[in-house]
Amino acid sequence: MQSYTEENYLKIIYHLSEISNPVLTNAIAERIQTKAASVTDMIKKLSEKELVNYVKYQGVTLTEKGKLTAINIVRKHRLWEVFLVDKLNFKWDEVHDVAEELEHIQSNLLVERLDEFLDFPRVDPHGDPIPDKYGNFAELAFVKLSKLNSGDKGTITGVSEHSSAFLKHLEKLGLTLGKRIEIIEVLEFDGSVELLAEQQKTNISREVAKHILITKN
Amino acid sequence: MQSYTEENYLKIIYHLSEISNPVLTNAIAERIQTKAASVTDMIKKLSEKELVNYVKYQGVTLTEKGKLTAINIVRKHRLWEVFLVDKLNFKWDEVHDVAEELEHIQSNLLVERLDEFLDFPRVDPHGDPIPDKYGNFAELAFVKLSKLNSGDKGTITGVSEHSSAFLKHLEKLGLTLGKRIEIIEVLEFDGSVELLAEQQKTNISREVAKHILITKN
DNA sequence: TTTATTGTTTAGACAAATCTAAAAATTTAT
DNA sequence: ATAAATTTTTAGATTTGTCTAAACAATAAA
Repeated sequence: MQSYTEENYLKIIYHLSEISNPVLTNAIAERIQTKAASVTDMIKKLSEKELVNYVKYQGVTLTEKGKLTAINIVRKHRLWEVFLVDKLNFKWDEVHDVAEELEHIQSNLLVERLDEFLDFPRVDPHGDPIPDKYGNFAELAFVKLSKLNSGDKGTITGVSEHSSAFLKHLEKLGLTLGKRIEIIEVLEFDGSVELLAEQQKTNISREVAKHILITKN
Repeated sequence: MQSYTEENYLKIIYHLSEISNPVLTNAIAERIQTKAASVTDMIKKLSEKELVNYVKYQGVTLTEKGKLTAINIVRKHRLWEVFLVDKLNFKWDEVHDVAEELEHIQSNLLVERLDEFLDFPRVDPHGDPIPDKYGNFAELAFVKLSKLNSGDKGTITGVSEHSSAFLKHLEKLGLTLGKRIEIIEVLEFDGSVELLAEQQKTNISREVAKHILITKN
């Protein structure tokens, strides 16, 4: 059993692993809002518990055990987000902080019953996939535009944000359902995306890219 | 804002206050599964925060501020219990430990939306009343079974003891929520109660009777 | 009304998670 | 390749909540 804090470290390391592996101390420190020295301390502890592999000055990677633990927390986080939006009428941008707390509740029965109650959702309100209880992610027909790299091509098949302000913005950019797009470049410094839609070059912010769902083809 | 631990102390002090006021150090120590010295430490801290009034060797009482905080935790605990039973099909003796964790989630929006989602329940699955967001309890018309006399009739509307051992015992006796009962006799020498529940004659100890709540009708 | 018993508090220590400041390793630039 | 800049780690201190052992207060018994 891990402490609340240990769980948070594992979750952050899991998310950062998708960007760069191994994960560097400073990257964790920044994300978890703490000092590098504190991160080093915690990494040592997680390493002793065999939840991460740690090489001094190189960074950390999750062990199989650590990865399963992290995925389980992600699962709980996303299920609770679905609950908050679908059942309690939260907006998608109001759920994060509360889910951040709820993800640490310890009860397998609770998680499985919640999953059932929500009718086994495959994605959370932001379009992120929800792993099953064994830690497996279902293959999804779509991926967030923000996950694509230069050269990738696809079709807009959905959005994960339904405010009329956002939809009007997309319409103005010509990024509507069914449109084919191609990524030109993902800008390093702000994560904004340069793309081609109907011979038209457009730049969209990372925030916008996060809420456009693409079917690669 | 109080820590998880401080919240637990306030809640326990609130519950113990209903039995004896002021609440003694040892009583808290026993309930919270810790040592008297630790309780003294925490009481001092709560006293500095003006959540309790503390007189050395005499015990503690909650201040108005402390009482409101405690009642809010009780409110959340009981609302979550309703959620677990009504929506996730937990049994009434499975909910306590999970609710014990959920009661510490910090979000007023969450609590109010949950209350609404559950259709503003007045009592939890054990029959305990749920205070409103201002800390007020609705008047409920129940009395301890141990206060009844022969010939009295009523309906089981709650319990005031939530250990799963006790709840299982009641289930075995067929004395579950909603059952109608009639007192046959209260035995002089040990205070045990002979009663009729669904044509079935049963004898329960005074201790058990003390923890069953009855609506006379 | 001393003595014994029980209950409570103090003193000092410990583990978890954090911090600051300084040292060490690594990377980048000259 | 050596110096400079950056990143990471160590060392030592701090805070929160806990503990044990000893001292102190209150209550009950002789």
